[in-house]
Amino acid sequence: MVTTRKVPTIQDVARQAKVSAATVSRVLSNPERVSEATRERVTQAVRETGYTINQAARSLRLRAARTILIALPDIGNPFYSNVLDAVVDEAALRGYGVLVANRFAGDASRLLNDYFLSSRADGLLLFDGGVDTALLQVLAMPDGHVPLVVSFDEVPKADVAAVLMDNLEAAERATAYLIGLGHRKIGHIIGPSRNAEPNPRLIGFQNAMRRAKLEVRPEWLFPGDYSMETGIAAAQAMLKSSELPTAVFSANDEMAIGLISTLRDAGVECPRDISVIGFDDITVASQFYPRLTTMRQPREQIGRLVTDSLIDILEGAAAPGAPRRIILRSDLIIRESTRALP
Amino acid sequence: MVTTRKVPTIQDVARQAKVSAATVSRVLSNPERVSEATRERVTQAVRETGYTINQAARSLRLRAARTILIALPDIGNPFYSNVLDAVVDEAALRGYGVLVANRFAGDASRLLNDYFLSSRADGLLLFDGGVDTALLQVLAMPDGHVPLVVSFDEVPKADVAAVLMDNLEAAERATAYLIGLGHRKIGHIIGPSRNAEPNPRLIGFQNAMRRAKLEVRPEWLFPGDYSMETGIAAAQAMLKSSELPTAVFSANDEMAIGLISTLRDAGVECPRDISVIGFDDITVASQFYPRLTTMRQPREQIGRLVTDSLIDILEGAAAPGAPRRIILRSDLIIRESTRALP
DNA sequence: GTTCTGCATGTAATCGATTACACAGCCCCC
DNA sequence: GGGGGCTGTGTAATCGATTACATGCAGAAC
Repeated sequence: MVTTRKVPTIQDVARQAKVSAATVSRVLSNPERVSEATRERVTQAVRETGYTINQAARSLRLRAARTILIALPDIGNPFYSNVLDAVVDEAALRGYGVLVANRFAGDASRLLNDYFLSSRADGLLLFDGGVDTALLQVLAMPDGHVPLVVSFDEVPKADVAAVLMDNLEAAERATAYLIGLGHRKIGHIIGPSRNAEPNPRLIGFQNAMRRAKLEVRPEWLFPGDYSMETGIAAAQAMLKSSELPTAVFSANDEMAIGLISTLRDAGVECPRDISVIGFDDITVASQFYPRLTTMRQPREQIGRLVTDSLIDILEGAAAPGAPRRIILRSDLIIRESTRALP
Repeated sequence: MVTTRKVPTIQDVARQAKVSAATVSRVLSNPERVSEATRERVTQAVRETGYTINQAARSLRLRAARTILIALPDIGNPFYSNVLDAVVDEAALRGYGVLVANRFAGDASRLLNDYFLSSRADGLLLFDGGVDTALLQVLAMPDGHVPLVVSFDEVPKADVAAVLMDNLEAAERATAYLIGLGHRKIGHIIGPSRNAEPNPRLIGFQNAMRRAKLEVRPEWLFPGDYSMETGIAAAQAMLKSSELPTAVFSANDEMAIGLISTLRDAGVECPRDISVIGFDDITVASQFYPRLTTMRQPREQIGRLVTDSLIDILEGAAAPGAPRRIILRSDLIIRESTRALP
């Protein structure tokens, strides 16, 4: 085996600077409580020894790991991977590491055991995907208590800090945009319904249709799970229906892409024969053919906000009282996949 | 503040089972060294108290965090996010957590300080992106010694375990495929050149051209960094050149997508006017218009292999001797973005 | 009956950093 | 010149799990 050179400890630094370990610790965390001269000797000794703090020892003593856990339904999804990007970046700025859990599918008790009771992580960022409100309650409860910030499609009932999107209202605006273009026959690819909760993008779609006194035809409502595959499946089902809609609102961009490419194989061209609006504005949306009209979600902003909220809570900097809820606005990005009905 | 109920420690379990903490520890890690009866009392006590091991204490004592660090150039890139997905999954199966570092841009010494000298992570998965061979040497050296598995475009000179792709040979095959379709005027969008190292996909392209006695025209060689933006830039540069190539080999799919969509705006249709082959086979490649011909990289397999290799090294299960190198094969996936020259 | 062997369990040291408390030295004031 | 206050530093306990070593006890061997 390789002989690993011993990593220097705080004792080694103390010996080098001819002070006690306590003083070294103070220089590192409360420099103002140490005299100028000593402070300089210690700083010098730290440099000479190449000392780095041992996080395991620090965590044990302080009961804080300076690490957060992010639980995502699917890292492979470009929406989430962009959020993760921002989270990792923001956490690093504030001196925190990020552990990743993927496809945890509602097994909140395992997260609790593996990461929190075992004190590997101090707080949790929880994204959509299989955690129903009951489990959320467990996490937020005093005895399984985990500092927590969520970002969900639905507005969670449990009393937790959250960064949310204006999903319902954005879905209304997306649908209203199609209606404004003259479309009357409009379908919808539904996003996953995690909980018993109503799906806000579906509700928004229905609201806009109702307000315009348009019929929501059940055969033009397609189930989806945010994957391209379900967009493809929606296209196949659509082609079998008695009549095609002239426009479709897809609950995310990936399903819209699957839909458009599959319809094209059957000779149905977007936007010539059918207008499609997506949701998210993932990176490829602007380069797809046709360039996708979509509701943009500020992914990076979401990532930074959830991270800052969580770390504020961890460091006691969050305002006391009711947990903070932030609601962000989605923007309509008009490109080429939608057009006015002739 | 919320009154957090005290998390039970090994002492609490010991008290409950009327044994010493040492015995509880033995039941948990070496059950065969404890008598049947005691073992059962302890197991029962663990269940009753809801005990979970404190990883910070365990890490401190054992000098092992059961955590690995993955350093990626860009999580937002779908190629890497799919690899990350597999890594997180495989690591979880073997009881390891995964910390993420992103866009570390060659700052290997910061990784070393923040994660290894401070014993937050036991091993490192290092992917392409700015770590040049010199820094790699530092990490692999006995005194900065970090258990390490890399996955790079280039074959690293330093003596480290690696999971590599047949980039050079795959680039040759991609180019040869275009040549086989009758193309003579072929351009290339070059991937990022991290190091002083030669870029294997570029070399493969040049080799194939040379073998077919075709000229590599410098004005058809475009610099890129794997982002869609540089694909767009390549298209703009290409449109300014004196003559268009009839085919392009792009070092990845995202740049190919940027290229195709930008050329289309100028009336240059793929594959009618120009054939394009990509690299990676990211998820959207099969749904793009035109569906992308590409060299598929087994992203999930890469993720699982690097993770298993690293954990084998950490647990001393890796065969001694020279570090293991695995080379995986890319497959040509023929779709619609390439066609025979009329 | 004494000594030996081996198994099961307990005792106590250890990993490295933090911090309450103690104390030494200094200045100031009456 | 003695008490009070203040500053700077050291001592030692602590966080929770692991493990070398010690010990106690049962059964075997003589």
